[in-house]
Amino acid sequence: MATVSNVLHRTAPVSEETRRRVLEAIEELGYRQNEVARSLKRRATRTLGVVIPDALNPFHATVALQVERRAHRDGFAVLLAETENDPATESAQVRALVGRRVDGVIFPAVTAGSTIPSELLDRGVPVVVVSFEGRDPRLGTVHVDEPAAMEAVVDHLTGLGHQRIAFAHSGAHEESVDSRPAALAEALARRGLLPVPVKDGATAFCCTNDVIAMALIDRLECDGVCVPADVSVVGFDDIPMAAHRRIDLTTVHQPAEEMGQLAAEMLLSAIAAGGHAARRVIVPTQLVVRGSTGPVRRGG
Amino acid sequence: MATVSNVLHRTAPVSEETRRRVLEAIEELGYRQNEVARSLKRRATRTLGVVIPDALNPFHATVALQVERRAHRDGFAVLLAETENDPATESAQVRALVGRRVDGVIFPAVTAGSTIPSELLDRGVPVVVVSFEGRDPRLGTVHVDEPAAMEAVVDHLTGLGHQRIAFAHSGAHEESVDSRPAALAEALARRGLLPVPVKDGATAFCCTNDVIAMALIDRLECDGVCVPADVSVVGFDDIPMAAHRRIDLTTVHQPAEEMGQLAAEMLLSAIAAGGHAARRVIVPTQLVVRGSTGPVRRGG
DNA sequence: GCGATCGGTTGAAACGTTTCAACCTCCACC
DNA sequence: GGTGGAGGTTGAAACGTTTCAACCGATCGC
Repeated sequence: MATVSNVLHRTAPVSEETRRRVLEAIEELGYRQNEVARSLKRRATRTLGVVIPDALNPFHATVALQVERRAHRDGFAVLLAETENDPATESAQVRALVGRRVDGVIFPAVTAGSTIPSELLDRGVPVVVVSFEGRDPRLGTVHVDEPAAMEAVVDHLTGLGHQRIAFAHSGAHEESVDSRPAALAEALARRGLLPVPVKDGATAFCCTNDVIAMALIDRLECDGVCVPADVSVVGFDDIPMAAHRRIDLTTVHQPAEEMGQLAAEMLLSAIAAGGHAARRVIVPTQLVVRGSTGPVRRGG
Repeated sequence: MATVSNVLHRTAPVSEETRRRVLEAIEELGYRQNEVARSLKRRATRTLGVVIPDALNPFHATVALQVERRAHRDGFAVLLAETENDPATESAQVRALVGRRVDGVIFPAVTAGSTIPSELLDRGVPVVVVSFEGRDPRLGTVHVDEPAAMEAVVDHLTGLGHQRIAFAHSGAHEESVDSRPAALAEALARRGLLPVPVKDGATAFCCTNDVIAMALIDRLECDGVCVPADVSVVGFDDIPMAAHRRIDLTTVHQPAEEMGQLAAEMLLSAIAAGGHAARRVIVPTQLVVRGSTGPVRRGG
């Protein structure tokens, strides 16, 4: 019945009497709109895809969470797709999202060298990527100024006397984190320094993210190396655990909540406007100095 | 065209020649099946809902992750719904899932006293809940033996000489965690003990989960109370961080991965069979003794 | 008092699939 | 040589909405 569509969406005036009767019937029958029929007709699913490499990383989880909240407020649902940091899985997941006709997609991170976003963009699906800079101009991006962040990190470390600084990778191939070693190297170069290999007597480690940093601290201390007495460690993200007294990790704060919300907002307004989210937003980071960094050890 | 449906789903024989031509055309046009039309016709969406109170809790995140992986293997997608531990939001989210006609729903936890699952069950949607025991017989459940776990905890603590044991709640109203204080009280009662209020000179704390336990340790140590020298703390879940040397949390291990996979499997097979997932599975826990518990302090 | 407008209601087409029945051709069988 | 399938193809109905156009009666401006 056309009338019930009208009462549900206020798309045309309907008399008070009819409205009441319709609502009554709905209540009585336990009727629930069939969103899939609606989606088919409207050619819009009010669904966002979130393609996440690893939901266990609190930074990614936070972004996903915020996206979900923001989306929910606008009546959008969120389809969660895990890639396990594997390009083949990522590709399969994106294909599945296309098949399900999501209205937009957010990538909190992307496997290295991925061409996935343009595949979506070509199909007219707006895409926002978080925490790295995409190349496609149709891409919306929310990211931080990594060179500036690394500059601050190096500033802090050299101020403590460190000269032998290494970058600690994760094994995963996320494009986002892959730009960090380069940013570090540049910041070092500006002071005439070179990054040292991990196993080569570094006195300080820059890590790809906080999870890696904590794992590193754990491993170092298992080997009897003290942090920060023997070596300093700095993370990236500032996940809640980093502030714990026992961890007390010096790290680069990324405003994960804001980034997630912002990404969702960009995507939703692009969808509403029927175009791409071609905007680049850079959010500020802040170096949070805690107890995992300290002055370089004499003769270290 | 009916034929292309046949070539895509092998639902009827089709000649090699036609098959080739169809696949060629699909490739050429970049055709992607419209899953929403398919869902409408089939009256099945191949979509699972995961209703999660708080994606930042690693236990929940892990369960959700495993469900996603398992579901993906069977061509199912996962709709993520966050409840923020708020019954109203939970209810809204469930309504949204019903509207989207998910084929099944998993609750890694539920707000206290929720009647949501039966609302779904009445509509014929199979539901599996994780980590607590539901009352509705149509509900599938995957949970641990909390009384036994608490028994082990109390055993451990009393073995160390603790008599004044308190339970540390989270503020959240998850039904799952709400059964733990009772389980603790029972285990204590069996030894003629009563739980003591938190602020009343307890020498050991049982926490609702590891996140709370870590926060508690943090707060205690800010106040100059040493763990485990002054008080002992035990968690629940055994999230990865609990094993970190600097945290070193004694806790009850729940096999989160297995629980997530199991829940997904139960749900998927119920969907395939067209019925409810009316099975109850209890998975074993294990007390992992680490450094956050120690002998009670003389005169403590 | 007549056409235009407005509030309200309704039938029907369309969205992109699946599936059923119909059909067509060819072959084997008795 | 008709009968009965099997292999293969196709038209059309259905899934549950939205939306457009049509319609109907009443009010309004002139």
